[in-house]
This record gives sequence, C-alpha cells and structure tokens, in this order.
Amino acid sequence: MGRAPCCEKNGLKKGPWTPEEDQKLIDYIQKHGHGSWRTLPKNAGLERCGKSCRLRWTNYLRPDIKRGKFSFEEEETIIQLHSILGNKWSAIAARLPGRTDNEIKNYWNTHIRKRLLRMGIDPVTHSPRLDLLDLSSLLNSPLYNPSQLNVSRLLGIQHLINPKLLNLATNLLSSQENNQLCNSQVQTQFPSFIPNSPLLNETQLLHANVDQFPSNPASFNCHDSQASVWQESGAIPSNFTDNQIPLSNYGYNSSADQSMVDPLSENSNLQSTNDSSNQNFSFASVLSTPSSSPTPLNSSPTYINSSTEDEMDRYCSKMLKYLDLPDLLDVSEFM
DNA sequence: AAATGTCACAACCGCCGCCAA
DNA sequence: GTTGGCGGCGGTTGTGACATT
Repeated sequence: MGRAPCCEKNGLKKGPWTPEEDQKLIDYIQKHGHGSWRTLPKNAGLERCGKSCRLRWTNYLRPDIKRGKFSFEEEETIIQLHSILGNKWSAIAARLPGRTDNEIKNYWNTHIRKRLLRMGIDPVTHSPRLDLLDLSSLLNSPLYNPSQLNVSRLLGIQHLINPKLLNLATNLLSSQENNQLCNSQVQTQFPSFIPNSPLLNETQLLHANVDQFPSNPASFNCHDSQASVWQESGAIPSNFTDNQIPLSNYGYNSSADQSMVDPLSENSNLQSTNDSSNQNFSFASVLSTPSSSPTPLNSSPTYINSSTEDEMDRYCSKMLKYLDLPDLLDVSEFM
C-alpha cells in the first residue's frame, strides 16, 4: 500500500510558477518561515502542493542562491567531488555555497558530462572509457611487456577503441624506458586509472572543511591546493609528490605539469620552464581570450566563467593532442 | 521566413530514510 | 515492531529559447 502522491488532490496547480505565486511564497516564508511544507501552501494561499513549494523555494526563490554561470573553479570542484561522491548532488551542493543540487545536476548533465565523454572519459567512473578500450586488462596482460607486444591483438577491437586512448595505451606500452614521463602524464590525466591511487573516500571528504579549499584557481599551487590540505589531513600519503597528486581534472587542472601542454602550440602562453611560476599555473593563462567575466557573482578577474567552455574544450583537446606521441609505436598503420 | 533540431533548465515523479505515534 | 507522515533526494520530463537548415 503505497503512499498517495502529495499532488494527487484535484485542484492543485502544476507547471511553471507565476510571479504572483512566487511573491506569495516569498512573503509567507519571510514572515513565518516555511514550517511544515505540507501546510504551507494552504496558509500562504497557494494552490500548490507542499513539495512543489519546497522545490520552488529551495531551487529558485531562496535569497542565498547564486544565479548565473558556473565559474571554472566551481566546475573544477564539481568534477572532483563527483569523482568521489558520485551522483550525490545534495552532498556536492553542500560544498558549493549558493548552488542547488538541481542546478548542479543540470549543469553536470548538460555540460560536464558531455565534455568528459568527448574526452573519452567515463563520467560515471571518471576513468578512461574502458568500454572503448579496456586498458586495465591490457596492462595486466602480456601486452604490457612491450617486447611481447602483439599489435595484431588490438586489431580485433579496433572498432571499439577511442583513438586517443589507443595512443595513450601505446604510449604506456612503449615508454617504460621513459617511465617518468609516462607515469606523470597518466597520473595527471587519468588519476583514477592508476592502480593504488589513493583516492579519498567519502568520509574523508565530508570531514574536510570546505573553507580550506582555495578560492582562487589561479593560485592553486602545489602547496596551497586542496590536495595539499588533504595530504596534511592524512588523506593522501605524504610520499605523494606534488605532481603525483591525483586530482581529477582531466587535463585542465591548474596544478598540471606544464610539460603536458603542447609545446608547439602557438597559442600556448605556458612556458616550459622550471621556475617557481610553474607552481602557480593558471588555467586562465592558457586562454587566448581574456576573461571578462561579466557575471556579478564572481568579481575576481581570474575566474573563468562558462562562456569559455569552448576554450576549455580546446585546451582539453590540446592535452589529448599531446598524447598523440609520434611514432613511438604507431599502430594506426595497422588499422 | 518557416520548419526543424538542439540545448538548457525548471519542475515533476517516485522512491527512500527518518521519526513519531 | 509496525505504520504512516513528512522531508529530501536523484532521475526524468516538458518546454521555451536559440541555432541551423
């Protein structure tokens, strides 16, 4: 015997809210608080169910809601939190002041999820799309030994393979000699793919103080990063060096090894130097268009708002392009 | 200019967990 | 221990705005 839907009663209005209804709801809650949502609509003179009122208030009318596009920092945070919490939108929203779970959920489904898919990353697992190329089994197989590499085995699954991932795989297989480069790349690009990568568990994350998170991605350096905070809290082993910290940023994290950037790119503003400025790499610095950030929500000029989504894509493409290492092991000719 | 397709987001639906009776 | 009310959550849908043909 299931419970009757709360909007089952006839006469209750559904659909978009009118400004008049909004005003009634705002006026009532400002005077009396929401109290019992069940009784609120009647007391406020609204022909809505309590659940509808609650949703309207929490997702739209609440005064502390931050409207407007998501900043790059917010997007980065969402991705990292999602990699740990999954689709627990309310938990993610709790760490993004002014954002609602519904808003984050929508933004994830319409923006972030698509971008990750385009990058060949599974938005559920935050790992490379193993449905396209099962890298883990590849690495655990004799194929992992480059001397025994049997490229022909790849041919049978070529139609399933994302070319970018295949390049990554070939890079992995061929670069044991260049272990440092390879490990650094993969750990930065696909952190959750690395075996024994010390990902945070939910409990650890939930106990982290959101205030400790850096407010400005431009200053997201290795000693000021949340990873550093986590490291201090014991969430990350202390022997994890800065450039090995497993941040799930997929190529545009601000602490990414600058050597990842295509050195041939004429648009790249990054410098492949080892000076201390590397520690302060800003995503903004790789954007060819200045961020005007018209949104009043973030006054910091270093924030990137979502109007630069295409630029993020281009940047991600650069990252993936870098994985197209030429002829280390070019299996494409077999395809 | 009209038709069609795509995208973004507000709102709804159904389920779940908590809690009081 | 059981039941039902309630708030909250996540998945899904409906629709208006915008882009493309």
